[in-house]
Amino acid sequence: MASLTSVLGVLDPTSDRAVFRQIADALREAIDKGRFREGDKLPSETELVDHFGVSRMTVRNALSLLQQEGLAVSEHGKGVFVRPRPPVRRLASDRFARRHREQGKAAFTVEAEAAGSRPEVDNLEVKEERPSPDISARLGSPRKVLARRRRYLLDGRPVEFATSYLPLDLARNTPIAQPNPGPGGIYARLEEMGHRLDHFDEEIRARMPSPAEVRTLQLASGVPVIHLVRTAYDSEGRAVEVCDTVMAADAYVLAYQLPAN
Amino acid sequence: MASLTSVLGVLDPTSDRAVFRQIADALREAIDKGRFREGDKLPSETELVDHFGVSRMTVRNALSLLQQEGLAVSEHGKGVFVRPRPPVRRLASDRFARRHREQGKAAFTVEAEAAGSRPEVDNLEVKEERPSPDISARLGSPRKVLARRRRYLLDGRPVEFATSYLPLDLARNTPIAQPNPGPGGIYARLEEMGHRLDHFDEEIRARMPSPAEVRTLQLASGVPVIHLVRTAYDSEGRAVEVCDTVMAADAYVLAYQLPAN
DNA sequence: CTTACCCACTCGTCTATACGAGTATGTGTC
DNA sequence: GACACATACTCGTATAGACGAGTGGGTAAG
Repeated sequence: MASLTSVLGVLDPTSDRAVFRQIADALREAIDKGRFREGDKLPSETELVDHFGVSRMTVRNALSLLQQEGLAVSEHGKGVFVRPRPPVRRLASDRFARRHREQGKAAFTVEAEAAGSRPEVDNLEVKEERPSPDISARLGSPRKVLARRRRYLLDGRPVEFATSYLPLDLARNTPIAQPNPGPGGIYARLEEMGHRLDHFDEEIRARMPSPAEVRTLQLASGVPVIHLVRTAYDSEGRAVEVCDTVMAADAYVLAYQLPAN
Repeated sequence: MASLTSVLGVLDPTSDRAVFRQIADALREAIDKGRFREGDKLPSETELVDHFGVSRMTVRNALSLLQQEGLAVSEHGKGVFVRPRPPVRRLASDRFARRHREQGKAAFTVEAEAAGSRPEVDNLEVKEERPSPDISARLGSPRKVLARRRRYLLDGRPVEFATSYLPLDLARNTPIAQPNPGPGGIYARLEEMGHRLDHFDEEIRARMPSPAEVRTLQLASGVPVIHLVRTAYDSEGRAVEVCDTVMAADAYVLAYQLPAN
């Protein structure tokens, strides 16, 4: 193995840049240049302490920076590693096209298997609730809603969890209120019930996860979430469903097509 | 002012949860409950040290957690504050409709003024470059491209910076190569030049910013960026422009409309 | 050969201390 | 009143040390 000096260089004592930032810079540059690759173990804290001649807290400060940037992850007892970039799931803009719905299988499953991953859905929960003000407003202020929660995993890794809300008067005592709503999902059922779907509105935000979201999605530090709220409208202009989705940002790329006129 | 105990509670020494996490939990809960509001100053490190009876590093560790979550920002010499949530700019899915282009003013300016903000564009740079492999592939592998860079600010705050790439054979010696391409922007010029725009593809990712992006967008810690890559196609199916945009995630919500069929 | 244990190495948590640098406020001088 | 300055507060950076807890490998016992 090459000496640490050749990989990381040395500190510049004349610089007014904080020492821990210089160390972070050195590591970041080494990663960028491919001297450490995805999944590689970075030098241990002790090695960095010895190499740079600083205290351990200073080294930890530097490593913490890299983790906040999403460049590294630490594993207790093992080391600090260059964060591997997992395969991303691409959500195409035609993903709710009727033709996909009509073939009957759950979109998530079909697509995951096509990509060679093992899909899984868990944490299923279906219950009646009083809607939050935001959800209520989007659905036209129903008194109660049916909430369907679930979490999606690829190869055992949680990537997204979502809650669908439907006005209760529309969903009660229908297959939609069942844990498994049947082939094509709730959109297929809605259409069968006479609510021909017209279009979807989607709102996208990105932010850092709450502690609960970190747990549910098993997020490494330095990984944001994409928060997507989709509203489905039927051909009469009624909002028939709101789907609130939180996705691990490192697992997704969203694709949309916009008309030019 | 109420005693700190009534606002933050006390530590549970029997808990196996790390002390700094308990402190972070207490502060987070107080913020959630509105005991501290946006822009409010949190208790100083010294006050927290005295209140919880721990060392300063432990308190700083807790505050650092809140900053990583995007809940708080520290200001040197002043204190740590609940992060104010700035007004968000909403990007509607019809933002590239021809009718908007035809009225002649820059979309960013019109929209910002309508929202009561002071818009600004700076860091203008127009130059010819060799495209990166990614950009090159999207544009059909031109040897060189025209790159137009600019940064957008609202009320003096940077919110986004973007680079447009156009095949050089298409843009050279046209108004598009001028710093100010004229009313309606480069899309209006492209249409005048016979490239009737057909549609746009957008790809969206979210991630933590690089150090350079933190500087350019003056991002607080705990604020991710939204990375949007838009490709514009003319009616002959040719990719005529790629726009690479990095946005401060706390300043944006993106809206899209999807057809149901 | 397998199992159990020990040990070395990793990162996690916490203490105590020191000095520096940015900010705000008061105070005294002019 | 205006200004310079001292001061006390804030967070930023860094040191040195201690113990805990998770991991993995080697060694000794069975």
